[in-house]
Order: sequence, then C-alpha cells, then structure tokens
Amino acid sequence: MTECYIRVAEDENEEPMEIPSEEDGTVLLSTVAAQFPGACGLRYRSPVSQCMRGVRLVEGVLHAPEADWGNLVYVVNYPKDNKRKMDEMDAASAVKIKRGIQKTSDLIVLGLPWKTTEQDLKDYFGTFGEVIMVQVKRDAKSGNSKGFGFVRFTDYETQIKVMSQRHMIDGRWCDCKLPNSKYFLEQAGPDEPMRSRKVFVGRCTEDMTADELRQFFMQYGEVTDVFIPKPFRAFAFVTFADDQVAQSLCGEDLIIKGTSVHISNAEPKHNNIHHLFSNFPGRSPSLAAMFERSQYQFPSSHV
DNA sequence: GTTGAGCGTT
Repeated sequence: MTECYIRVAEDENEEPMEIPSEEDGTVLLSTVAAQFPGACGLRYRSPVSQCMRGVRLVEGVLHAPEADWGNLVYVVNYPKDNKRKMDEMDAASAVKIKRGIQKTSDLIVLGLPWKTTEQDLKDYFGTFGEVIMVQVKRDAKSGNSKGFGFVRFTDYETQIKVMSQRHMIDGRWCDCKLPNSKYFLEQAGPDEPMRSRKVFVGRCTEDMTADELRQFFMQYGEVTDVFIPKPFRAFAFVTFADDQVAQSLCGEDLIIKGTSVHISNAEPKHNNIHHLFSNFPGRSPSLAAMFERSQYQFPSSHV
C-alpha cells in the first residue's frame, strides 16, 4: 500500500477533509489531531452492517479496516464523549470505577532459577491464562539472570489465581507478588489529593522519543507536554490538558513498545512534602516518608 | 565460572 489521502470529517454529514496516510498506508493519530485537535480515534459506518465501526488504533497508529482505506468517510472520535459522563462524578468515584474494572498490573516473580528464560516464563504462566508481558531481569554486563522477573496477564482473575499460590518453575519454588512500586501513593486511598495534570512515567527506555510518548498517551486525552530528561534517566513527564485524564492513569502499568512503564503522580517542583500532606489529616505520617523515599529513587527537580 | 533475599533503566 502506498501513500494516499483519506477522507475525515467531524460528523457523518459534515464536509470531509483529506488527510495524508503514511507510506505504509497507516494514518497517524497525530495527523488526524493536527486537523482535529483533541481527536482520539476514528470510526466509520460499515457498508455491510450499517453500524459504526471503530478503526484499529495501536500506539498512536491508525490501521485501515480493509486492504486500504477505500472511499469511506471517517468520523473523528473525541474523548469528550466519555468526559461528559466523567464530569458527573468526582475523581474519587472515577478511581472506584477504575478499581471496579479490576485492571491487571505487573507481578514480580521472585526466586527464579538462574537458567529460566522469558520463553520459559511465557510457557509456564501461559497455562494460567493469556500473558501480555514477561521479563527476566538480567545483569546488563554479564547477561546473567538476577533471579527475578515480571509477568502481566490479560485477565484480573488470572492475576488473582497466580498470586494465590506458589509456583514450581524449572525446579524452584517461586512467588508472584504485587511489586513494591504498587504500594506507593496509589494505595494511599480513594481520595487521593494530588490532582496534577502531569504524570510521572517510570521505567522508560532510551529508545522512547517524546513524539512516541505523545502519540501513545494521546489515546487517553489531549497531551500538552512531554518532557524527557537528558541525559537518559529512564523516566519522563507527560502533561494532559485534563487533570482527570492524568489522575485516571496514576497507578497503572502501561505497555509502550513492549515495555511496561509505570504511571504515578508527578511531584510538585518546589516540594514541601510535609506541608502537602499536612493538608490531609488522618493520613499516616509514613506516607510522607514513602513519598520521600520514592523521590530519592527518582531525584527530580522538574514539574 | 560464584549467589538465593529482594523490587523493574540501556
């Protein structure tokens, strides 16, 4: 497939605008958003079913529904459709709902034999349910396993099952637990006071560009800034137009280019941690200590 | 080329 123009409109009855595809026939969401600011996807009316159909979107790249885009008019999707419903509830309820869906998170796998590979993990954990990510942590220099890794499942039920038992992997008993990073802030409670529009993206890889991060996070809402520290420090900051979008992502593990990144609250720039937490009586003082500890791990003067 | 509680960079 070669470069072409596809017809896109705000509404089925509006006059369409032609926007260019890439050389491989895909269309970048950013190209759509350049003409339709805030767009988060495309849909079209299927000539067969007469129903509206969504266009496949993978990490900021829109894929033609058939061999090519054809002569159809594609209609722009906006996150506002969801936001209207979101407006009726506060961030606290949003968090509850998010938890109600029971999203999966990465699990740390402790006690792996030195010889165990990612393929071994995939084979083993695949017997419990669909696996979407496995990692064996290795010494960068020697390539030797550090004896632990991570796994992520599609279904929360699978995650629960896996966490509830010990695992015999290549001749050793291993444990699967929620990693410690999960205990930072996102477990503080449903009334999380931080309502920043900016999120901290941990565990970034060096090959992730600001543009790619923007492409990726656009699916959740309008992105107003992406900051990547130089030299490479394995994290980034992403700022959204809407704080509710930012907050809804906090605590999640998202997979970008096959790598699991961790989203958490961005810390205020000129932080006075104890002042921040003092506004919320009843909260454990240890929370500020945890906050400081994480800050020590990721020293940052940004925000 | 070793090891065995932990906590995720290339």
